[in-house]
Amino acid sequence: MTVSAKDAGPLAGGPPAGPGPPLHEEVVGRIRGMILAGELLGGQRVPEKRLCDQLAISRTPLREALKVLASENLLVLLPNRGARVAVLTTGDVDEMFPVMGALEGLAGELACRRISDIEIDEVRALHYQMAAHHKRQELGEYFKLNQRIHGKIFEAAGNETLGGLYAVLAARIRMARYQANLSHQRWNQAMAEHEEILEALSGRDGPRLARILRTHLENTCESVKGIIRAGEAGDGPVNTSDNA
Amino acid sequence: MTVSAKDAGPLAGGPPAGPGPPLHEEVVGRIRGMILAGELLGGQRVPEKRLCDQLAISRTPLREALKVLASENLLVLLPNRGARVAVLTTGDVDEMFPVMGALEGLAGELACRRISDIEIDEVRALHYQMAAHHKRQELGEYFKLNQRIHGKIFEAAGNETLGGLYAVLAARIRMARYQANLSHQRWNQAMAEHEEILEALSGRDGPRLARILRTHLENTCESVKGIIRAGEAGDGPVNTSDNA
DNA sequence: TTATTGTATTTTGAATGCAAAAAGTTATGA
DNA sequence: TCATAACTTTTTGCATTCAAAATACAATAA
Repeated sequence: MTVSAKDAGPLAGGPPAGPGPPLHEEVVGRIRGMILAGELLGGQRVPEKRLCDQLAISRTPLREALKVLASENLLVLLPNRGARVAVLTTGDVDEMFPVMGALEGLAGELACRRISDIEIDEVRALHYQMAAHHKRQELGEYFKLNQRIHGKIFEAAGNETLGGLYAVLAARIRMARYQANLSHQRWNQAMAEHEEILEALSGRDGPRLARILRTHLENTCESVKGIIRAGEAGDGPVNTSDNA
Repeated sequence: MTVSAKDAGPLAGGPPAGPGPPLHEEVVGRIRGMILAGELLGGQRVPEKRLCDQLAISRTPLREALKVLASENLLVLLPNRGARVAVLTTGDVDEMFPVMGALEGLAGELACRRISDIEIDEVRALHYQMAAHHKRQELGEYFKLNQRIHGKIFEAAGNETLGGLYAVLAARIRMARYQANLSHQRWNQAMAEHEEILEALSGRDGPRLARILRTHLENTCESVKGIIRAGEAGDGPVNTSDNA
């Protein structure tokens, strides 16, 4: 190695900063971020050397990270021929959404039992921010808030096991974002569904929240599938914005 | 290295046998097996060198495997101080069972929709085998069949995403096996519940199956928790047989 | 031209090497 | 005796090395 990674400080150009968390963990987060940000597109090959150079680390921690990401189904590892970013088919989407429905249903019920008034206010605040972005047609911002709201519900559920599975599945679903785009019609509908989510949560009506979350997901699923189908038929990844 | 791993054939004393699947994958399975078989007990340290020698591999693929197992929550990685087999607390159990309930509920409903007559017969056959082991008080055999029945239900559900999450969570729950032991009373009850599971599946009654599976799990959860509590209060891991 | 074969280059899988951190041990002093 | 300090050994984190596999490329023959 020409320049010691210790000297340079890997993963950034910043100051040395003693290695807090293990490198491979950092790298898992970094690559997952790249995938969810669309910097690495579905189907794309991920040569080790390129990523090593880019992140300024050696192959060892990188490869450890790739194994973990593969176990999360964000990457596919082909023996002797490297890693590829996973591609979602309509079949995958069809599988993932019912599972997400089961997880969200449980999260909704648990959250209604345990959520505090303060937390409800926090969700409400996020909701209105999101509504504002919807009104201004700011899809990216809308989507971020949307994520945070759903995250809050899982947080309020207070079940880390549930939260962990959700995080993995949610990441996988978010990949679809770069294959599918959101229609205006669906967006309006999604926003209306979110109104109901807030109502049910405010009233701590577990069954209702579970039902709405499930419906919300089913609708999202159909929307995503429709657009993936279009993408599959036509040209490559459309890669814009977002889905609700 | 004194003896080339290539010559010896890692992971076995058998013939050369060109490396089919990547080594780290094999190792993940191997170590997971050790944990689920009780060869590695909860809380125990897992020094890399010992496992390397035992499996006749170098540290690189081993460490890749450890990262994956940690992401499945079977191991806990402490920076600079190695890996430990995860320990389940009653709190963990309390979290895991509702999640498993949600997954099994969905699996039950999907299975009732899609299961073939042949598959039902297979489950029935497994069920009667299991009942026989129960009658003969063969706890280990009983448990194996129990696993296969639940596995069949997920298989019949035909949703790989669901199956994947189930596999990870089921493995984690199975770890409790070596901290908790099954009472005769609970065993009889579990067997009765399994009668109902078979009935509901035979009648393709999704809602009923989902309900029974959930009840079955809640009862198992209480049983496991009770015994873990006893173990926590008294001496270390009890390490015997099984739970339903 | 288009296939095909042989060769050089790249990329991957796995082992080894090295420095830092932790754990273990002995020695010293109260 | 017990506690602390100095030192040794072990273990871990990461970089590097080496061989096998795959890929890219070039030359040759049809």
